Amino acid sequence: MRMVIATCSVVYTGRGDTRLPAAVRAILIKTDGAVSIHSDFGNKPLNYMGKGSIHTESEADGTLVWSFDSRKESIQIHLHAVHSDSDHLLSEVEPGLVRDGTEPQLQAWLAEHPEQLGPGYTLVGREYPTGAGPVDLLVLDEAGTPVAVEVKRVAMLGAADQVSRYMEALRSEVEFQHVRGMIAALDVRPKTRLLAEKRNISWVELPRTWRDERVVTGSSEPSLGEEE
Amino acid sequence: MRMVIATCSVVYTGRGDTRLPAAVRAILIKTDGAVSIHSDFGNKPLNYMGKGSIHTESEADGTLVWSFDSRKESIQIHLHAVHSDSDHLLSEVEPGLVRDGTEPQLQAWLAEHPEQLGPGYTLVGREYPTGAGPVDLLVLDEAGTPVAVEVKRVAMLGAADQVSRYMEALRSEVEFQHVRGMIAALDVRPKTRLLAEKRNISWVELPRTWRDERVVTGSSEPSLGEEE
DNA sequence: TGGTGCATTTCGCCC
DNA sequence: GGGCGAAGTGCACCA
Repeated sequence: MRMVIATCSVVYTGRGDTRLPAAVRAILIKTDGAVSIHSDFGNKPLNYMGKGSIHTESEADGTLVWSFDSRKESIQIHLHAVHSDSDHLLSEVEPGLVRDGTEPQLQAWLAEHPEQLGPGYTLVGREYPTGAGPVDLLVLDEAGTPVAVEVKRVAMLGAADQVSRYMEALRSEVEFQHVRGMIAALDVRPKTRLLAEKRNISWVELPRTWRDERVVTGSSEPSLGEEE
Repeated sequence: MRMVIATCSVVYTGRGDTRLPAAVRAILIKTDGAVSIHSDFGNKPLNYMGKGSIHTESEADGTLVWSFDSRKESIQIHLHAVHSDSDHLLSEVEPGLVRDGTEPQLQAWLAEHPEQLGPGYTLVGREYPTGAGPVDLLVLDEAGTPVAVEVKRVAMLGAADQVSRYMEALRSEVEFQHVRGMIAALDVRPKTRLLAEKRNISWVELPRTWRDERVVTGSSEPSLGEEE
């Protein structure tokens, strides 16, 4: 990875257009062609370019200009003054981040414990296909009525919309004429609760301790399969 | 901004939980307390922490450990070996990125040119309040029927959902009993078109040249006010 | 390669 | 400070 500290101004054209007035910033150039320009504030780079960009060098008005171009985008960095330029050897193989507590894991846990959604609930399927894309979980309530469940860590308005969309698609099939909708999340936001209730979508907040419970319940059912 | 090149492993706890096996990476520490850990690939840091974190140093099993803690999150970086450690003075005042072609600008342009939505269309309001949040534009069609318009650069399924939500809220008011819905975007994705049509939401694709036309139209109407 | 949805999304705006 | 929505979102996954 190469890092250049420079007084620079930037012009970007692509999905949108941006320009960045001159200031001293850090430019990171990675081996895969990813480029990012950082100020001394915040996590997000001011300008950036995805991996696979092609680096060319030119000059305009006596100023060094670096261009990074990809299929549909292009960025030009005007280097008014270079204060530092260094190369650093990072690992060529990145082990990668291991996440825990993700939505897919929450979904898997619920698939094994559908009773968390309501007493007597049973699983029909995960990522169950509908005409509007796969719904996270399809379950049956205690009365045997199908319920389309959207799983989220934090449920906001869009979650209710997704449920509505899946219900809308499923209702055109005979066996799902009376499908209900449900949001299952660790955190269901207030406005989302209101919207859900107005649309007759039920919601449950799951215990924050679900990952601990996953272990506890797992130990009481010794023959469970491997988890994601 | 401080940059440390180090063989490090990381543990993060907060909104989720992650761990990162040991490898050589670049650690950026900014003056506002933002921290990010980069591999040599891609733009997104593997681990990160927002501004305002508090940095403390300790030791575990003879290894240097840096902790960065904020209100609800915490990250620990185990520095197995430090290969480089440098400080760089970046601009204390960042001029900031200037964007062009954003959604608010597109919205402003449409507000001045409602005929782009259809012949005879007139503007009622921008960010017009509904019980489900403000709708981008409220206009009247040539027959005087109100139309709730969601403006997007790229319209995907969520855009249709937003329109549905606003219509749902507006219809409970007498004067908007028969409000229609509309998506106005530079790019309306195929599945979004289908969903919109199924829900009786109309859609228009706006000319990619709208920013040029903004200039052209402006020159033919010399007394227009300042734009955003 | 394009479509769709998650993300420790980040960030900004408004309440 | 919390809620909500845009983003040049990035990114993985899947058709």
